[in-house]
This record gives sequence, C-alpha cells and structure tokens, in this order.
Amino acid sequence: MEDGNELVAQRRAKAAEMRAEGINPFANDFRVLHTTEEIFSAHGEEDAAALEECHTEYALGGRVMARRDFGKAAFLQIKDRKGRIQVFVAKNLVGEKDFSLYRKLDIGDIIGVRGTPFRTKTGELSIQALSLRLLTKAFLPLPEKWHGLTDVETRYRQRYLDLMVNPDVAEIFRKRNRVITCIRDFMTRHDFLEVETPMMQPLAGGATARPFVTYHNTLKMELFLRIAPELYLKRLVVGGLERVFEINRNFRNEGISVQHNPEFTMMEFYQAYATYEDLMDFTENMICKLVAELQGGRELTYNGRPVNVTPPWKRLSLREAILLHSDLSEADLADPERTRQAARRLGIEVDSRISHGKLLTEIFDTVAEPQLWDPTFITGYPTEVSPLSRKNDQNPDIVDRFELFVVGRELANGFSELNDPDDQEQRFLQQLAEKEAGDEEAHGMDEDYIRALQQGLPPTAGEGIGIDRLVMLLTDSASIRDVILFPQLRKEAKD
RNA sequence: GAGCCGCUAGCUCAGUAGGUAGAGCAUCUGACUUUUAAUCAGAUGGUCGUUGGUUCGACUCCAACGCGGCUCACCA
Repeated sequence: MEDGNELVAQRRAKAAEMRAEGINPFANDFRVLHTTEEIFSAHGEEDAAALEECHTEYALGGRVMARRDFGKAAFLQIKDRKGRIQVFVAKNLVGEKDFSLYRKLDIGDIIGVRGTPFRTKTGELSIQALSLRLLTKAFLPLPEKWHGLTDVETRYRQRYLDLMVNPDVAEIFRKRNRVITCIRDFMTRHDFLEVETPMMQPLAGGATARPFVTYHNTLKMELFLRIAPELYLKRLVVGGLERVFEINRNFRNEGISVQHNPEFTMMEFYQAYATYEDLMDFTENMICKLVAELQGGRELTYNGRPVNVTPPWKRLSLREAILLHSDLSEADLADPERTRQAARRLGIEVDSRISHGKLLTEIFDTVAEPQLWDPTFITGYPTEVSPLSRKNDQNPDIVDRFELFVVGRELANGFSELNDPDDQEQRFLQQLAEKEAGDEEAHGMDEDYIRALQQGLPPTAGEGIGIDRLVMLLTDSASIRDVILFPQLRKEAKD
C-alpha cells in the first residue's frame, strides 16, 4: 500500500539485499535476556574506571530510536519497554560483518545487541556492542525525532506510533494500569469478590441510556450490549455473595465528546448491610488512597488548577447545591410551577411533561455541577430520576443516593438499593409509562430481576465509579481519548 | 445534530494582492572511532484532504463532501 513511497522502497530494498546475503530481516533466534532498566540499576552508580573492569555481557532487544554515525563507529539509541540506552558500535569491536549490517539499519528497526557496559567521554552509561542482529525490519519510517508525532488524528488511529515516540503517552497507560490494580487490591482487601457478568443482555438495564443492539443467530434473538452490570451484580448479592465488584466495559449509544466514549470502563460494586452513607466514606477513602499512591501525597492539579482532595469532602443536598450556586430561592424549588419558570429563566428547555424531580436535576446540572471543583458528594436525588434506589425513610420524594463530583464532572454514583420487590415493580411500571410518553431512555421492566428481589436482597448499597474519568483526573488529561488506547473514531478517510 | 478552526514532503511547519511550492528533521551519496536534535559537502522527495466551479491560469477564491480538533446540545 505504501510502495509508492521512496522511503519505503529504500527500506524494502535493504531487506532484500540482506536476504540475498543470507540474513533474515525478521530473525527470531536471538535471545533477549536483559532490559535497559537492569543495566541502569546494576551500573548506574559505577564510574568509567569501575566499568572498565566489568565484563558482564548483556543481551538487549529494542527499537532503534536514534543514530549518530562517525564512519567506522557510531552511536545508536535503542528503546525497550523499560527505557532507552545508548549503544556504541565500533567496526573493530563488532567486526566487518556486523558493521555492514549496522550500515543497513534504519531508525525504527528492531535489533538485538550483545555487549558490555561502559561510560563514554561525556559520562553516559552505554553499551559497547560486541555483536548486532536485525530482528525486525521496519518498512515505514518513524515520525521526526525532535517534534515527534503531534497530529491528534494519527496519534489515535496509529496508537502504536504515538506509544513509540511520545513517552508521556505510555506513562499515562502505565498509570491507568496502576489505578486499576490499586482499586482491585483495595476491593479485594475489603473482602469484595471480583466477578464478570454478561456484556450481552436480553434487556439493557441498570442505567438510563440508549443501548447498542446486536443479534444472536442461533438463538434467533436480539441482544443489547450492556449499559450497566447493576442488575446482574445485585442478583449475585441475592445469591449470597454479599460483596461483589466488577471492572469492565459499558456501552452507551450516545454522543462522543471529551468526556464520553461509546465504550467506557466502570467499576461497580455492591455491599450487603451497607448504606449509601457508608459508601461515601468508603469512596473518599479509596480515592484518597489512590491519590496518595499515585501522586505521593494529597497534591492534585487538573488543567492548571489545584484540586483539594483533603478529607472530609463536602456533602450537600441537590437543593442546597442549587441554592448555593444560583440566585434561586427555596420557594422556587418547592413549587413545581415556580421551578418551571426558574428553569426557563436559566435557558433550560422545559418539556410540558417533565417531572418536578427531573427538572430539579436539570437545574442542578446547569448551575451547580460545573462549579463543583473539589470533590463533593451530592445527595437528596429525586425519586423519579432514581428508579433503582431506596426511598428515603423520612421523605419519599427523595432517595438514599449520592453522586460524587470532581473538577465539574460526575465521577461516581451510588445508592442504597431498592430491595422491596413491590416498590421496584411500581418504579418499573412508572418507567414504562415514561417510555410510552416518549422518553427513549426510560428503564424497561425486568421481570426476572423482580423475581430475584422476591427471593430477598439484603439491605445493600452499590456504586459505580467511572474509571476513565478517574484516570483523566489522576493524569491531568483533558480528553477521555487520552486515557483510552483506541478511542472510537469515524472510518478513516480513503484519500 | 449545530457553530468555529484545521488538512501542504515520511514527520514538524512556512508560503503566495490567484502565475503550478519551501525550510528543518528523516532519506540517499561522500567525509569522520566518544556523539547527545553530532557535524560538514552534495542530492532525491509533493496528484498542496476529495470533487466540482470561477479564471487564460487555483495550493491560494467559491461550493459541496470527507476526516480530525474545540465549543454547544444529549449523556457518564
């Protein structure tokens, strides 16, 4: 496909010449025994004189990232998964044959090097090559060494290039892995069992969102990619597992933005005999621990602004948050008609059928959410917008639920679970009515879930934490695409 | 879905009141056994995102389309 390009033709020609000389440009018999990191940790402290006594031979594999040629000798820089090291190739050390192989090397090729450590005149710990092998010829050139690869589209589409030449990118994904490992560790230590529940579901429940639809040929049935694992996880609590969690993908057929990818990773967990208040404490603990382990303290900066994660975090009810961040009054929020007028003043589209509770959350989203920079728990969500949450014992208009906001966006959502099967059935029926009234995202009726509740779900609290957003926060990334290796893009343009 | 911005060599970028394109790095040839974006001399490399229109002539002006980014809308 790239054969029209001169650079590619040159590289292919070099590979062909090697083959003609009996050298396989895709050799697979070189044993890589060490990493660049091992060399630095073994010899990082030794000076040139000490290293001269060192005859330890290392066998490294890596990609050629730079090349400085001096006629009968040269410096290469090779990169492996742990870092980079400079390799000194001298004709009198590697011999005629390997040196002529060296001359055919291109930046981007993957090579194997055997050699001993030494320090150059400028003091850099390097490897003096004794022998050299080409392990993989790269037909395509690497982006430029100084400016690297900055074209955002190429970075996302050809993530392998991005990872090769932009060290910060690989670092983000290592950090992402550490975040997930820490969470898994934290959960396991609190006696939670990690489980996997269906990604393909006959009914996409557990959240309000439009699903992706697929079809199973043999079963002759429509299936939905899950929008949440919630209802399955609670079935497991009914089954007696009591504490479960799952870190996995959800799929939502909705808009794409700097905060939204069609598939995204959530950690959902359920704990029997806990309440939503317990989970707020738990979440605060877990995230503080993550920040401490990943940032080495409580200092966190996002988009140039400090984020104060020192506990205890602020806790406000939805109404309090609205009052605090707008000029609306208690009376505006108490009376549905006045709330409606207030919403219009704020420029919110007011559908005639919209419920009072839904309107309140929309007002909150508009006036308060963007202001919640330091971690803040918001409670007192209206019952209408929370069909799976337990009603508050004192006030049935609200539920025992919270959402966690940081840097102006939602990071987690948790609540005491509704475990009264009759109440749950009524809520589903209410959702069905809203669906018929035109709300595409209203929840469907899940009869097996009702049956499970009839079997008895212990008092339980559950929560979902958006892992991508958490990683964005911890890596100071502006876009969700920067923390997902292969973000969803349109089909590549042909020309 | 709407608005704004971008798309020029492998990469990073210039460019012209419309006269068919330039730099650095990379590449190729030559010199060089301690460089750190090595250096020096020379050379190659482009259907200027696509398609159409205006024009004697379009990379440049106009339109449509494609892909990407940001903002807004929907959402987590």
